[in-house]
Amino acid sequence: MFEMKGCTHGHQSPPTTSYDTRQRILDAATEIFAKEGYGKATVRDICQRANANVAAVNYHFGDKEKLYSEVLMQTYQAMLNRHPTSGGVPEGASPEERLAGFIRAFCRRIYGGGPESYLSWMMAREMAEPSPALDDVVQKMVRPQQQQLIAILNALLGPGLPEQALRFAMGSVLGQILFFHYCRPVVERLFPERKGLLPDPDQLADAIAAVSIPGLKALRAKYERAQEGR
Amino acid sequence: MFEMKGCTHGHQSPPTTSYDTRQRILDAATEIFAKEGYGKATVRDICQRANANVAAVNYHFGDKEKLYSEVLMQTYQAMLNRHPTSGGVPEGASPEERLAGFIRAFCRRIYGGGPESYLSWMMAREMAEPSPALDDVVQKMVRPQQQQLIAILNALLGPGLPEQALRFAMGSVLGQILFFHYCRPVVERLFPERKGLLPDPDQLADAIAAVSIPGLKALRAKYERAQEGR
Amino acid sequence: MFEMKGCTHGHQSPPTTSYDTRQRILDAATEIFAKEGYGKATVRDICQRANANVAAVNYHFGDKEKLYSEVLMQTYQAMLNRHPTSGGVPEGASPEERLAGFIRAFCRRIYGGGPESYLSWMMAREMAEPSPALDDVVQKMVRPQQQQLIAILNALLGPGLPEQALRFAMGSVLGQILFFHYCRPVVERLFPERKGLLPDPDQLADAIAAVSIPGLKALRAKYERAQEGR
Amino acid sequence: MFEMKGCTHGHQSPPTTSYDTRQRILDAATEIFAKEGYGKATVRDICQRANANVAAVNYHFGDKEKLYSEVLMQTYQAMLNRHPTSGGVPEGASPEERLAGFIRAFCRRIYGGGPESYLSWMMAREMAEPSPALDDVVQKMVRPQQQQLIAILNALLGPGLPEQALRFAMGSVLGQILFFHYCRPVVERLFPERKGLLPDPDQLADAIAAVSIPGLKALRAKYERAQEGR
DNA sequence: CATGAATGAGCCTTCATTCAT
DNA sequence: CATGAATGAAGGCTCATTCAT
Repeated sequence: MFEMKGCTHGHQSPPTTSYDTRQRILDAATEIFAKEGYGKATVRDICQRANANVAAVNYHFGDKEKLYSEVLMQTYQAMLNRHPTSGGVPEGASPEERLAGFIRAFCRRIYGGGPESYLSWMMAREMAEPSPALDDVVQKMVRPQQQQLIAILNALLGPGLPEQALRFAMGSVLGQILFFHYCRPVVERLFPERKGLLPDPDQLADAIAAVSIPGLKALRAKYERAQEGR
Repeated sequence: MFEMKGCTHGHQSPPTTSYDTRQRILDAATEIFAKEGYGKATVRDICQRANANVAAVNYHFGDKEKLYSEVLMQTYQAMLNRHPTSGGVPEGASPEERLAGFIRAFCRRIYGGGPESYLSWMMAREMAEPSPALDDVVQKMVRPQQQQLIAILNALLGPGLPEQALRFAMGSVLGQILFFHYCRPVVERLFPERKGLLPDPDQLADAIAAVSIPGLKALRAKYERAQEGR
Repeated sequence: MFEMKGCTHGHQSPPTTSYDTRQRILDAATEIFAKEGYGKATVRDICQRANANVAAVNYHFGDKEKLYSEVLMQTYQAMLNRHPTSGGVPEGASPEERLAGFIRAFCRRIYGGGPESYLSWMMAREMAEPSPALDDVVQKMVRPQQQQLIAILNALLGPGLPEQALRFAMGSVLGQILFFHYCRPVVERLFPERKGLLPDPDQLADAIAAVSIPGLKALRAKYERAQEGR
Repeated sequence: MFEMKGCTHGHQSPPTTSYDTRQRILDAATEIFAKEGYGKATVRDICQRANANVAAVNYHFGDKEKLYSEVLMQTYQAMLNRHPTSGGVPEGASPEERLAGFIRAFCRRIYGGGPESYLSWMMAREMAEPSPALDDVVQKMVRPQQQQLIAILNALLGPGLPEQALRFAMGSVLGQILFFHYCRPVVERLFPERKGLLPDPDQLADAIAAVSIPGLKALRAKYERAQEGR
């Protein structure tokens, strides 16, 4: 699925030959954790699908929980490798272009299909019931992207914005991107004719950019007026 | 907590004295389902907190799942009673005002604290792992609100918009509203200094309206240009 | 086997009708814990022998360990009820008679056969690997007997003896009593022709008394000489 | 720790370089078996402490049980080498002196601290739960000492004593010696202020000799009176 | 009507041991 | 020769549910 070099993440890290079983378990676990969630997933199912013994999880990862942590971290890492945050837009481009690129990259991760969907589901479950693994994921994986978004928004809106406004702006962009993913169960029930269909990532990204760029500028103007008015 | 008349949902409604026990179980279950999630919540814990027998859940509701359904429906109903969708804006007001009212009402439901937070948590879990109860909730509770939002958006943006654009617009508004709730675990870890703090509902609503009204108009303009260009 | 009234010892104490199963488990557990030891005994075996479900232990006692504690305490209590420490010697009797009575009662407990042997085995295992239950057993069950022995020894040897000498005297009596029980595995292998035979309790008691009464008086004399000599 | 030549007990003795590993395992096993007991000790822990592979126990000793047997035999042998039974008293000395020497040697073994304590703990566990290794230990190690004690007692008490009386006499001496070791868990709980303290070996030995020598003579007198009376 | 008791399926984990390299 | 990987059998425990009273 993706490279494993140097990704032993705790435990005693069996070095070489066990590569097979260990990786098979990791792959099976990714599927099952994504589909069933941490609580409902059983190590028995995982090992069965991986053609491994029940005790193999314990041997290679020490624990169901440690296995889950490794699955989550690796899956996130693999996704980042595939979809750089920039969205292919050069660093010197205008803030508007960079924001559009960020949005497009994010939408493609989530709505582009492919094995990244496993990650999306796992993260959605983390939102409902955070696991100990989330701390690491946020600090190592999410924070860099968030800082990049903040940088873009600063460039777009100017430096004078209060922190709260910046947080709101960040939430505005991310909320629009994530909605159709996190609320899919509701959306599917509201539009049963589109059940199983995901929004087209690029069209969605365009729409979000079209809303956000003028919308956020309007937000900035509102804050400026508020400050003057004081 | 709220009315029970005629809400027995199928199972045989124990008539008189057990009213107490039944309601106590319902209240306890609301708390525990919201806090632990359906899977991790145990009927023992619920019954213990309700000062009821272990078998009481099965006796009164037939099933852990049926109990959950009833909890979810009732909690949702209670929330709707408290927070009408209109947000207090009269029907004859301008589309802009009505949208702002809708957003404000929604934000207050979610970020206003109080017992509605139970519902918010349960719905968040439903997104990660939909239960059979979700079908009913969406059809009976969510759909009317969605239709109201669609009506407002139609009034705001004009009737010519393609369905897809309307869906994106709807998602834009709702995504911005929901982000800080559904992604709270990440947000709390990104801004640990604000841990436990919710965004102020009215300030957030103002910001979202400030972004959405001009932003969505820009989105409409974009679609119009696209249609002309064809 | 013995009364249970008011002996619920923690946990939620199922009150009345479950008397059957609960007691069956207790009896089965006594046998198996005595025969196999706490570690090797399995709740599955216990429940099977008690014709009860595997979960019954958890339901009635909460835990394998709590079950063990209760078994140990009850068995000890039952033994004390059967064999009062005095050995039938009236309180006003001479110290020599009272010591002989104490020794005889103790020997009968241990070497008299009958269901008390379960306790003896369990206590022997506690010596090799004390369980959390031992604290209670010692404080509530053993200490009163020890104090009675100390009182007898004080009466026999006079009050002037240093504490250390008193402890040695106590150990002398008890060690002689317990030897053939605690070292049975070795004794049986040294005298295979007597395998399975226990020493006759009364003969052993007479011998111990015959050694101890003059022996301890000699010990006192030695301590007196030592103190004078200083 | 001590010699190994010719002590391989059946299993194929790995010849040269593995000597280190084998001995390291033996040492580690001694500690862990003494501390945890046979049942709770795990080969993983033993191998880890010995810096050896998990499979090393099976490779070098064939079995967890065979490893234990070897540990027990070697530890016992090492103890005997350090503490000859005579206690330093010449063979020609009086029976009283020889008995006192025997008692003193035994007490020093048990209460003298040092690595012999490992053996003491293992033997105590053997009493509670004899292992197959005990047969050999008794025949090869314990019996010679017992015979020496019997010889001393015969010399002290005269040859006319019935076997039963001799056994009681033997038990009297050994029981007094062993009590504070085998019942340490109870003694520690009865005298918590002395927790962790062992009786001084020489003082204890003096006290036991002071009790036993006159006491056993009194026992002989009693038996003589009984025989005359018949 | 409501309860305490009982059930059995199933979960994660641990352990001694064996296998293939 | 020695090792890391893999095995399968249990073991304790939890849980939703059902059954007699």
